[in-house]
Amino acid sequence: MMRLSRYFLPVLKETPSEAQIVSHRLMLRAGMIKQASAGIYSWLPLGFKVLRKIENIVHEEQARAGHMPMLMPTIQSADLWRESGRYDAYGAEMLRFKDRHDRDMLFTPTAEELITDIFRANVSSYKDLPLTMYQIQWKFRDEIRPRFGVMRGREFLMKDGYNFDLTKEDALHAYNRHLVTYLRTYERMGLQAIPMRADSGPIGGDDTHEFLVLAETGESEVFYDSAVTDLKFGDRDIDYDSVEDCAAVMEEFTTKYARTDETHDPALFEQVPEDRRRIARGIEVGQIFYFGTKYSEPLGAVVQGPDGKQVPVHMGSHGIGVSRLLGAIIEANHDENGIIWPEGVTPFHVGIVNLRQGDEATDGACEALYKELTAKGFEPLYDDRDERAGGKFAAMDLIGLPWRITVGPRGLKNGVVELTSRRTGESEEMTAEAAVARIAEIYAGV
RNA sequence: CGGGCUGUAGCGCAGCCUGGUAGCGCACCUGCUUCGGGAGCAGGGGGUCGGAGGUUCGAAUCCUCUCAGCCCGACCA
Repeated sequence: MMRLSRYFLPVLKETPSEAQIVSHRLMLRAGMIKQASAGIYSWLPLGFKVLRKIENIVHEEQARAGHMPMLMPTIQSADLWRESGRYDAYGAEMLRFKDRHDRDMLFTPTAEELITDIFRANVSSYKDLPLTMYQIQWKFRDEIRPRFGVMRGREFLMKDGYNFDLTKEDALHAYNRHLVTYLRTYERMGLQAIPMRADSGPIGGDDTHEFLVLAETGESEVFYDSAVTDLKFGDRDIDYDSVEDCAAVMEEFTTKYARTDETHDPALFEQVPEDRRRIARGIEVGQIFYFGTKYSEPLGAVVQGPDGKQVPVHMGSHGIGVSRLLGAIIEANHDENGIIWPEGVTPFHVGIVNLRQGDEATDGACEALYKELTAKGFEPLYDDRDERAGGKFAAMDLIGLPWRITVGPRGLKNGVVELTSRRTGESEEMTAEAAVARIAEIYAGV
């Protein structure tokens, strides 16, 4: 039973001075993270819970498309990186060190080399293609100046996936398929992430889209046709193996103008009707790449085709900034009192506030409510602390559970509790049974 | 890496200029009262003043070095 009196939730009334932007402040105040050193954070229970929720959504959507989860090490030998030529190309952002045998090692910023090495050692026939594997693993990029909490840390949790295909056409289908999985993934987290044509940076390649969440605190300047914000993926049933289906989604979501400052083309932007032109800022929460044979050629990742010839495979990679998503979600979902979690990622489905701790009636009603909710598969957080009402409400608002059931002696006399929406602040009195039913109804579609 | 700034209790800060052995608010502990939006009173615990060296009878305070963190810029998921 998750009682707040037993939960490790070090909420702060005052904002630590190091935090500048709202998501960072709220994550610190809500006891979700604690900085260990610049750009490196410990994840306390509440923050870790949300991190896991986000990971789960990513896993579920990848599974839906038939992509296989795996795990590669955080520490790699420099050898493979020398083979691809990126050991020198990557620069100071890559954390390098030596082991006791004086071998050059590094903390991986991404894993194209390693996955390609796995591939080349084990796959030699076109019959084993297509193949898409991914991992959710910690990465390290030694940013010159980390800031904004988990939005731009040095250590960050990232989903990175890699597809191997026989032809460019197949690889482009994989690219489109990933776009579909990403659209679904972000929507389930309560985010609108707009795919925008972007720059490929050190990963390289020809085709790449970044997914951006609009927010004033975003690091990228973005230019788009406001019509893209009307696009919703929703609940469509997609056949991920269908080239046409995936291509149609790609077409629908990437035809209208939407670019980051790196690829912005003022002349093209001019062609967007003036009243729909938008210039804003965005947080990058993911990126997909098609880079052909950029890694397969130097690393010798080849397969034998039906014609007996050896050909390098066509590849792409795809990333989701899992830990940074916490920041992005909060940037897009908060008010002056704290976080407002979307139902899809909330650490607890509902908070139970006991207004008269120690009172037989309220204690009993809260316990019963807790049992009922748990039996129906929900995770409630029961604030059973011996605190005054104000303190309990403030804590609930801060940590942002989307729904709160308030149990007080006054209401119980009339046989009711109060169900409150964190987002709208609207409250409704109803019986405990009705409140449980409402919660079930709310989460049925999540 | 250039420029600016800050390190004093878990958090937010004062004290430093003008050296005399550390203080406030929140949080925490005890008791009483209170109890539907961060209560009141009384009592209490907690600090190598980032670190090292120096000046001095005496250093949180002055000097030197050093470490860490924050902000702006260039860079970046």
